[in-house]
Amino acid sequence: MLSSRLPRNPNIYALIDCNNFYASCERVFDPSLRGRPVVVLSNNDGCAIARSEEAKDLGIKMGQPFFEWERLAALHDIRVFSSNFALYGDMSHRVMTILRDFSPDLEIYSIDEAFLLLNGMNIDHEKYGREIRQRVLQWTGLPVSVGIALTKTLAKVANHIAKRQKFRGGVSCLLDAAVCDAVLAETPVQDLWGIGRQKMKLLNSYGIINALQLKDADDVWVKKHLSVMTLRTVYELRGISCVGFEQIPPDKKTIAATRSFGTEVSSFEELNESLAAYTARAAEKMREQDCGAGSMLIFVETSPFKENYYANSASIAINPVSGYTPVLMKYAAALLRQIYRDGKIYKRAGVILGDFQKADSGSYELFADTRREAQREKLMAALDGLNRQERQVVFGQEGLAKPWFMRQSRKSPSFSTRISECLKAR
DNA sequence: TCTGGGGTCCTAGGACCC
DNA sequence: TCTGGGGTCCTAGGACCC
Repeated sequence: MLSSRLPRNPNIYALIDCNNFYASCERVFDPSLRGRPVVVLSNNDGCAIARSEEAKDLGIKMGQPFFEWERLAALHDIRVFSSNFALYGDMSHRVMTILRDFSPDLEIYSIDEAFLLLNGMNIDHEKYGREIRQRVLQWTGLPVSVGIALTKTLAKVANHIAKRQKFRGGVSCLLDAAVCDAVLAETPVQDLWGIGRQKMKLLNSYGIINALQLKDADDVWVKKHLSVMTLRTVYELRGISCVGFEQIPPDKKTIAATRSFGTEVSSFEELNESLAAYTARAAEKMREQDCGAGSMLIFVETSPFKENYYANSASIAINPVSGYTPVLMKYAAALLRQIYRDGKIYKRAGVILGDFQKADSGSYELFADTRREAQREKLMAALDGLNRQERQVVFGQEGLAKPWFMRQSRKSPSFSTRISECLKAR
C-alpha cells in the first residue's frame, strides 16, 4: 500500500535529534534535575544556549542574556549551568555509537544530530524509529526525536513535528505523500531548513507562507528571487533528494578559535597572551586534519553593546605553510601590532586559520630545512598527544594567570571524562 | 556590572586582462 | 571629450546553520 506511492528505489532518511541536548546531558548525571527547569549558558556564562521544556515554559528564550532572566531563575529555582563541552562531546559520541547499529550509513550532522539512511530495509519505518528512540534513551538517558522521510529537508520537518506534537511519542514518518503534504501545509516556511528570517520575509511578501506553497512554487521564480540553494530546498520538499549524504566529514576550510573575555582587557600584553592561546587551540585542531596553515586572520573587538565600538582585523599569507604553533604565534603577535589601539577596553578576540595544505602534499615547507621540520612535527605530535584528553602543556606565550579567561562559575563536573570527577556510588 | 562560538555557501562588486 | 565588452579572480559581507 505504502510502497506503491514511493519511487522505485527511494532514499529514506531518518533524522535523529537529541532533545534540548546540553540540558538533557546535565540531567543524566543529576537525577534531581528531572522535572525541573534547567538552562545551560554559553561560554563566559553569557546567554542561554539550551533549555529544558520547563525552562522554555517559563519564557526563557534561546540566546537570551543571563542577566535578563537572573531574577526569574532565582524565583523559580531554575538550575543554571556553565557549558561543559567535554561532557556533551562524550555523550554525543555515545549516542552516535548506538545509532551506527541501526544502519551502516550514518552522517553525524552536528553534536546532537545525525542522519541515518534506511534504504532497502524491509521494515516498518515508524516502528524502527521508536526502537531507535527507545534504545538511545535506555542506554544513555538522553531523549531523542526521530523524523523519517524521503529527503533530508523533509526528515527535518518530520523531526520538528515529532518534537512538537507530543501524541506522536517522539517519532514521525512522512513517507506517505498525502500525509506529507498535510504536514507541509501546516509548516510555516521559516521552520524549514535553509529558510531564515530574510528569506521568510521575501517569501511572505509574495504570499508564500507555508511549506506546501513553497513546494509548489515556480522553479524559475525561486531561482531568480532567492537562490540556487532555495531551489534545492524546493526540490527536496518535492521528495527529490538534492543534499548529499556525507559519512566522512570533509576537511574544514577554515578553523577558528575565538573567545569573549571574562574581564576587561586593555593591555597589548594580555591581548597578545589570549591570542597566543587561541592560536595554540586553532593549530591543534588544524593538525588533527593533518594540515598546515597558508593564511591567518586575527581580530579584536570592544563590546558592541557599549559606546565607541572598535573592531578590526588583519590577515597575512603564511609562507612557507606552517603547522608549528610557535611560528603561528609570531604571526599572530605581528598582526596584533597592526590593529592594537591603546586605551580601548577589548571584549573579544580570535584567530582564524585557512588556506590549508596537507602535511604530505610536497609543497608544504618546500624550501625549509627538512630536518628541522621533521623535529618540529615530532614536537607538535608529542604535544598534541599530551593535550588530547585535557590541556596539560601550554606555551609560555599564553601566560599563566590568564585574567582574561572566560567566566564559568556554574560548571558541572566532567562526570564522564575526568576520573577524579566521576560519580561515586555510596 | 552582565549579551557565545564555529562553520559553510552565495553574491555583488572591484581589479585586471584581452 | 567622446568611446566596448566579456571573462576571470578575489574579497567582503550577508545569510544561514547548529
